[in-house]
Amino acid sequence: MEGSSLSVRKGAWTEKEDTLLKECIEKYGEGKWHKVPSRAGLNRCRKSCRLRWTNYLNPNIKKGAFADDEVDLIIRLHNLLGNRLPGRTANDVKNYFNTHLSKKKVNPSSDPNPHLNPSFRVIKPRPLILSKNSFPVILGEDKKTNTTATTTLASNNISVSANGGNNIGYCFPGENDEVMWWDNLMMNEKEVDYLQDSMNNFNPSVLEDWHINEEMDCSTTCNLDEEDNYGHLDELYLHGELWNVFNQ
DNA sequence: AAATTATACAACCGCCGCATT
DNA sequence: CAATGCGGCGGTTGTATAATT
Repeated sequence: MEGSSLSVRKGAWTEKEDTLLKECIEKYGEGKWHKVPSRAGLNRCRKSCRLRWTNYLNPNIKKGAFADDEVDLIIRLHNLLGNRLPGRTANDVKNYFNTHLSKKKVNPSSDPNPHLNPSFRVIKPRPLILSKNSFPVILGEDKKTNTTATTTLASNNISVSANGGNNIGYCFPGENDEVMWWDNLMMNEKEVDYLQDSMNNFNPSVLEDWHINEEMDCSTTCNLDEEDNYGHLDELYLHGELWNVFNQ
C-alpha cells in the first residue's frame, strides 16, 4: 500500500522541505514523482511532494484574490471543465468554489450579481438546442401578406421565404453549429431557465412578427434585463422558439 | 480581553484511468 | 488478459486566522 510507511512525514511543510523540493524540481524537472522523495532527501510520499509543488511552490501559479472575470470564468467553465482555470491550481479553484460559490454559501434571491450566481445545477456538457441541421422544413402563414411562408434550411443558416418565393431577408444564426453549441454549453442556469421557459411558452403567432420584420437579422439583440451578459440570449431565444415549433 | 464561531485554504485520502510489464 | 504502478482528480479534513459574542 502506497504511503503506508509510518515514518513518512505528514502535515504542513517546513521552509526547509520547500527548499529541498524546489531544488529537486529545478535540477530534475517535474514528473517522476516517485523518485522525488529520495532525490530531494525528503521524508514525504510522492503525492505529498507533487501536491506541494503543483498547489504551492510552482512559480507559474497565480496567487492572490480572484478577479471578477476569473470568478465568472470559474462558474461558466465549471460546467465544462471542472476545477480548471488557467494560471490557477485545481485545488485553489475547488476551494474557492466550495467556500464562496457552493449552494449553501449563496442565496440566489439576495445575490447582487445573479448572473454570477453559481448555485446553478451543474450542467453536463451537451448542446441545449439541437443543431439546426435537424430542423425540418416547416410551413407557416404570414398574416401580414396573407401568404404562406416557408422556413428552409440554407447551407449555413435558416432562412424564411414568403410564398415559397423570394427570400424576405433575414436569417440566423449566421454562425456555425460549433459556435451555437458552445454558446449553449456556457449558459448558466438563469439563461437556461429563460430559454426553457421561452420554449415551453412559445406562441406560434410570434412567427408573424418575424415574417413582417424585414430589418431583423441575426445580429439584432435587445438586452433582456439591461445587462450585456444576456444580449446573446435573443439569438438563443429565437432558436428556442424555432425548436419548439419544429417539435410541436 | 477571552472564548467561541466562522472562514479560508493547505493538505490528505481514496479512487480512477492509463500505461507498462 | 491480468497485475501493478503512476499521475491526477474530487471529496473531505485539519488548522491557522479572522470575526463575533
